[in-house]
Amino acid sequence: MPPIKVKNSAAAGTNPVPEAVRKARAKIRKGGKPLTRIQREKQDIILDAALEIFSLHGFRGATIDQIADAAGMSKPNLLYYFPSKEIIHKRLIAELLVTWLAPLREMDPDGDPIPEIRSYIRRKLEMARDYPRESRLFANEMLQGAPRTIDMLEGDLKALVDEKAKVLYRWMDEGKIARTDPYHLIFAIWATTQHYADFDVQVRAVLGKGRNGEGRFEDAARFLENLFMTGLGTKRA
Amino acid sequence: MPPIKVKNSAAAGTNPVPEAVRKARAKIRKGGKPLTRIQREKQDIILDAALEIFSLHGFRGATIDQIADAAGMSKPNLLYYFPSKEIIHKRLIAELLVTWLAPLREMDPDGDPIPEIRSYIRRKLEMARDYPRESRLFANEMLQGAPRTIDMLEGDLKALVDEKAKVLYRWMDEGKIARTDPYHLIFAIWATTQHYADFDVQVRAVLGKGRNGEGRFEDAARFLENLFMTGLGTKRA
DNA sequence: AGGATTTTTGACCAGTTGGAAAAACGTTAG
DNA sequence: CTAACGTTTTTCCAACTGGTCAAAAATCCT
Repeated sequence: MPPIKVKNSAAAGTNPVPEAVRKARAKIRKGGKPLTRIQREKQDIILDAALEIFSLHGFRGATIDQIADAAGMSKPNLLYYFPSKEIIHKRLIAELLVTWLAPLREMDPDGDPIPEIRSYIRRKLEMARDYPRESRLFANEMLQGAPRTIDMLEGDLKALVDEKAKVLYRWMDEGKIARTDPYHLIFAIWATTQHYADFDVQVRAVLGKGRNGEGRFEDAARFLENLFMTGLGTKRA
Repeated sequence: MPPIKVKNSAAAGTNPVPEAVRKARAKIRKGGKPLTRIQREKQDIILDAALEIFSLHGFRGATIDQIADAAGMSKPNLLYYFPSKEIIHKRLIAELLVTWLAPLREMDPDGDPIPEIRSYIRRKLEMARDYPRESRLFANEMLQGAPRTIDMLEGDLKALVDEKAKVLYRWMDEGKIARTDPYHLIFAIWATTQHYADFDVQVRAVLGKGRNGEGRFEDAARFLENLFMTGLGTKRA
C-alpha cells in the first residue's frame, strides 16, 4: 500500500480554477447525493467487468488494468469513477449478498414444506446457471477466509439461517418432513447447487461433449429434486 | 511474463569456474536423476508452504516472497530449489490429483454397493477435514477455469468417472440401488463433502460458537450418510 | 456560439513482484 | 589445510501494479 498522501488544501489565491481543486470537487460531489445517468451507466459497466475479472482471479489476482480493459476504458478513466480497487470489490460483495440470499429469504414459513423446499432448490440452481460469476466471486471470498465478508456471515447470514432452521424444525415436529439436521441440509443445498457454477469446468469436462449443452442443468435439477425430496420424505421416520 | 532470456553459453575461456556455469550445472543436475536427502527435505518444506499460500490466494494472488516466508527461507534460496513459481504450482497440482481421486478409485465394483458408496462418502469427507488446503487449491483451479488442469479433467478424471458410472449403472440394473443419474450423484458427493473444506469459514460462521468444534464433521457425516443412503434406498423404484 | 463542467487521456511515480547473478558461506573428502 | 562442492545471502533489475495529476477532449447549458 502506498503511503497516504495528504491532499494539499486549496490555500492558494482565487485563481481561475486550480486543477487539483476541481478534481477534488468532482470526487467529493460523487460522494454526495445526485449522480448523473451517465455516471450510473459507466459505473454499471465497470462493476460488470470487475465481476468478470474478480470472479475469475480473486481480489489479489485481479488487476485494475484487466478490469479497465474488460470495461473498454483506460485505467485512469476507471479510477475516475471508483476511487480504488478495494471499493469496487466491496460494492460487488455488498450487492451480491443481497441477491444471493433472496431465495432463502423467500422460503415461506407458512407455505407447504415440500413445495417450499423444492422451489428453493430450483431457484438456487437457476441462480447458479444464470449468475455463475456471482457464485464464483462468493466462492473466491470463502476460499480466502472471507476477509471482507466475515462480519456479514456471522451477522445477517447466521441470523437468516437460524431463522429458517427453526422453521424446518417446526416442520419436522409437525411430521411434515423427515427429521434431519436443518443446518447441514441447507449446506448441502448450497453446495450441490453452487457446484454447477463454481466447478462448471469440471462438470463439463466429465460429462463430455455429448451431455454438456444446457442439458446438464435440467439433469441436475431432476437429480437434486429427487435426492432431497426422497431424503425428506416422511415415510421413513 | 518476462521475455525468455537466452542464456549466454559458456563460450569464454576455461577460467577457474565461471559462476554462471556452476549454477547452471547445479540446476541441470537436479533435472537429472539423483537428488540428495536434504534437497528432498527442503523441497517438501517449500511445497508445503506453497500449498498453504496457493490454496489461500490462488496462483496469481500468491507471491514467491510469501511462500519463501512461510517456508522459512529467502526468496532466492527458494528459487534455488525450484526454478519458478509456475513449476511449484504444477508440482502441487500433479501430486494433488493423484491423492484426490484415490477414494473414488478405491470404490470396489465387486463390493456391496451400499457399503461401498457409504464408505466413499465417508472417506471423501475425511479428506475435506484432513486436507482442506488441497481441497482449496483444487477449488481455486476450478474457479479459474482449470487453465493448468483441463487436460487431466478431460482425460484421466473423465475416464475414471465414466468407469465408475458404469459400475453404478450395473448396480441399478441389478436392483441393488435406486435408479438415478450416476454422474450427478458423484457431483453431489463431491460438492457436499468438499464444501466443508472450501467453505469452512461460512460453515463455522453459520453454526456459531456452540457447534463449530470438531462436531461439525461428525454431524455432517451423519447427515450426508442419511441423505445419500435414503436417496439410494431401493424401496422406492 | 461560448463558457463551464464533465469525461478521457498520457505521462508519471513509488512500491511490489518474479527472477537472475554473483559472491559469501559451510562442509567434507583428500 | 584446502579445493570442490552444495547452499545461502546480498544485490540487482525489468516488468507490473495501484494510483495520481495536469492537460486535452467531449459534453452540457444557456
